Amino acid sequence: MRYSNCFIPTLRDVPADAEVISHQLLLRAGYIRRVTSGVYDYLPLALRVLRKIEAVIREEMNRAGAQELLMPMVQPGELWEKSERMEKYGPELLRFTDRHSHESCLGPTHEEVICDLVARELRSYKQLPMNLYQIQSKFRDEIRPRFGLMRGREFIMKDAYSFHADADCLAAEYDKMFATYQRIFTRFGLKFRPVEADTGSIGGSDSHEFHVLADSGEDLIAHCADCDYAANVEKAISVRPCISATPAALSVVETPGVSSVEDVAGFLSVDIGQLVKTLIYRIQGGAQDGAIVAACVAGDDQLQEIKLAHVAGADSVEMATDDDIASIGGVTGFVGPQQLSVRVLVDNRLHGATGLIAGANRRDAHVAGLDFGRDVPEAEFVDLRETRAGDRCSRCGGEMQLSRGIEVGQVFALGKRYTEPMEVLFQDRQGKRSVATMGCYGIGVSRLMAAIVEQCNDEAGISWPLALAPFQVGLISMGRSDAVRQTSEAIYRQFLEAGIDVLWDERNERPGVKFKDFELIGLPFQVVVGDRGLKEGAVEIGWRQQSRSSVPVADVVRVALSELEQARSSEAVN
RNA sequence: CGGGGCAUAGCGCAGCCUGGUAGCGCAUCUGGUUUGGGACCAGAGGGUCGGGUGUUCGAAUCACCCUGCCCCGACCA
Repeated sequence: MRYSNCFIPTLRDVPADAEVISHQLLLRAGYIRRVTSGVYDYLPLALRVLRKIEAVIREEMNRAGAQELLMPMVQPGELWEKSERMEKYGPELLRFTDRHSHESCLGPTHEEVICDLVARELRSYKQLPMNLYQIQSKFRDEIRPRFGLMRGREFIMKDAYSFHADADCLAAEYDKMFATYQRIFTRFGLKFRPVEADTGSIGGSDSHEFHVLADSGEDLIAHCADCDYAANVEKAISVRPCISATPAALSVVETPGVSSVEDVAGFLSVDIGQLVKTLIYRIQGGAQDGAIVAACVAGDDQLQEIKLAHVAGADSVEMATDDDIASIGGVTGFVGPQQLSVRVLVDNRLHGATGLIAGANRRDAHVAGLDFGRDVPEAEFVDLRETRAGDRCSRCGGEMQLSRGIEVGQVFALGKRYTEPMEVLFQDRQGKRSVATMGCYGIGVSRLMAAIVEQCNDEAGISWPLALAPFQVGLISMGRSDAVRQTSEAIYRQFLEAGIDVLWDERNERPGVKFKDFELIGLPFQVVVGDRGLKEGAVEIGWRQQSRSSVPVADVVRVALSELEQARSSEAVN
């Protein structure tokens, strides 16, 4: 492309409302523009990058035996009624009614539609397994879109769905997809990590997320320094000894006006880990919808609400109100686990601990010498605490560390969560009707583009991996002499003939402007044609942000191509 | 939805406290000089000061309401 024909609206200043680097650079370099909250235009440069990302994903998915199809964005409400997600999915599902009063929604994901399709066509086990995928726009009415492409409401996703005759076959496909994802993210040159994950609103049993490591990431992941255990903190299990004091009889201590764990520990001069935090929650969804539960963790731990929701059989939990707390025999600020009229779930770390301090369920008082086994016999021990840096690994005893990550992919072994209600049935080898087993596998394509920018940037702008850059070569004409113009054009044509994406900057701009723009938008390789070099019959070539070398005009394209080829093969990991 | 902040030209900002008819840098357009790392000179265009109501002789400025955006929390690719 000739630069003067391109729509590349670059900005010198950083837009004030862009917080993270990927958002700033994609805006500044003319890749994206906001249309409305969480919804963006992908400008020509962005589309070029997206197409290249998609090409890699397609290649790997196809290699793994998956087939591409395309499903609609508009989906009928009845499908969601059938899977029982019409209610469960909540306000994130954008619903609307058409002129015939049919309930419809914009697809946030496609389990319903694909199950409906497969259920209609699937007859025999001989048709299985099968893995179908698409790359398509999704819409989720996020509570708080932010960070540009990192959390949009409309975004591009690659979503794959596999169907199987049995659990073993699903397990094999899950492993294959896991390996495929490793290959994909490796090909993008990313520092990433697969971690065990919660299944969230999608449901199912096993799940792994793929996180690109970045400080701007919204997720916290825990990983062992010594073994390969890694998990989202929503799920990570780790070990830390409990601080327990010498056993003692249960006694009441007056703690006037002192209620937070920090204050109580200070007031009584004890380690904060010796206290018990008793948190009261109201359950949402599930069989116990609306019920209240008590959850206890050590004073120096944080409760992980997602874990609580799971053990309580809930979709989610929310902090109880003061009235709720009073209704079960507690006193806000002084709640303790004893004699509450609800289920008491206690974190495993407190199992066997003695001499603990907890609220007394009476204003201005705590109890000391608490021993769950003796004083709260109905307590159920479960994993509730959030992993902290420095915990011991639950597998090998190594040290746990925390990192921030951007979730760019997730794989799920769904089992029959959708195929059962959606009636995805087939005749098995014995001639019996059987429910198919399912897996699903997503990659956030537009988010991935942002995640790559988070990892690939410097002072000057974006530094795309060669394989993803919108143009691999930036050809800069310096000066307006006929010699420069003609030589540039000849080189430009040769690159085009060689099938190289080249952006030729033939604008009547000063060199500085051209260099800055190319570095901002992130073109990896530069070819510079100027009168100074042409006097010696040479032009300069070189990688972005590195020094350039002179090459005779006649050899430029050949040398450049071989440099590009070399870089390509060292970048590619097969 | 709860908590915090912001809204003035395409982008970045000043002006507001102490009301008096809107300004700076960059970008854009015209002419000229420049052309090896975001040029210079001269001129020009572009703003219902987010919207509404009120106070006032007079509101970007003061008051109230609304809307939008950004950040922190719950959600997720």
